Amino acid sequence: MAKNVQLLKDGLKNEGLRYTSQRQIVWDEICKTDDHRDAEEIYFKIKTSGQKVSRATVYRTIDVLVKNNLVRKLELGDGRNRYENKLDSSHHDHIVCIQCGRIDEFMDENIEKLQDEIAKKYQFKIVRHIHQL
Amino acid sequence: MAKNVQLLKDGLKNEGLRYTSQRQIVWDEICKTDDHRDAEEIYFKIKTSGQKVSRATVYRTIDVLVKNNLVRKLELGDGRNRYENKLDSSHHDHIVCIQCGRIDEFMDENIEKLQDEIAKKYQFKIVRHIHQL
DNA sequence: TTACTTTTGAGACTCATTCTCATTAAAGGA
DNA sequence: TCCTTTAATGAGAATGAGTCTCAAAAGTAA
Repeated sequence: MAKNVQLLKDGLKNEGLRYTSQRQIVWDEICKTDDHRDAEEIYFKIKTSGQKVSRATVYRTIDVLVKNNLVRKLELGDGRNRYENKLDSSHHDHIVCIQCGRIDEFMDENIEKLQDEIAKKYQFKIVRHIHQL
Repeated sequence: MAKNVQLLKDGLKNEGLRYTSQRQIVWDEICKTDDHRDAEEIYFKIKTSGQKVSRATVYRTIDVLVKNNLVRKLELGDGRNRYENKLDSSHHDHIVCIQCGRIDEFMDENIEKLQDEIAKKYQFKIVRHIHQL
């Protein structure tokens, strides 16, 4: 846990941002599980736990964490972004059931390689990608 | 053009839906280009051409077309869905520039193959997928 | 502690999309 | 062709995720 505090402090300092209790609360909440939750779920979890962080601050903080590489944003195309902590920074893709919403993680070397090739061909740099199967 | 009329009529009949002028207008508009446009663009294009189809009907008709496999829905995760006609039904993926929004199409046999393998492994059936690079 | 600047909270706002419900119009049968 | 039934449409209200505003609160450096 102390490690997570330091990670956040360092990340914020790098960007010239301030360390605040609200940011810590949001980051703690995101670290609590390895689920893929949306901002609203995270907000309500914090709210019902009795801690006070406004909705706007939750959204703003998540953005900060995403920009600082502490959190991964999943854009599944259903109008709600999901977030997961990057504590175990292993790279992976997601496979999503469009019926029940279940999200599994997977990782395939070959797909990664092919992706790089395609990106090169089209002169894109990959900064983000989703496989939605 | 007459071919597109028949395609629509058949598709609707299959689902027990009625053939209406509004649905024809929307389908025609989507067939006019191979662009990846959002519902609002399609709605305004129809509107400024002097034809009268309400926004609700444009949205509803696009859904009908997607369900009937005449139109492909692209969920890019930016809060606006894009649509393209499936007249040339060749399968392809999309590579999207997150800076300028440019969308290119590509197709890679190997990625397709890997995808199928992964889906099998996780007992998913692929009905939809996005590569966002 | 002061002085300065960033962050926060509450709620208004945006924007894409969906819903409501009264009105209109297909489609099949008499 | 004219009815009758039932689906489709239009106009605008409603929704829902996310963003913005701005006054008040709280970090930070000196």
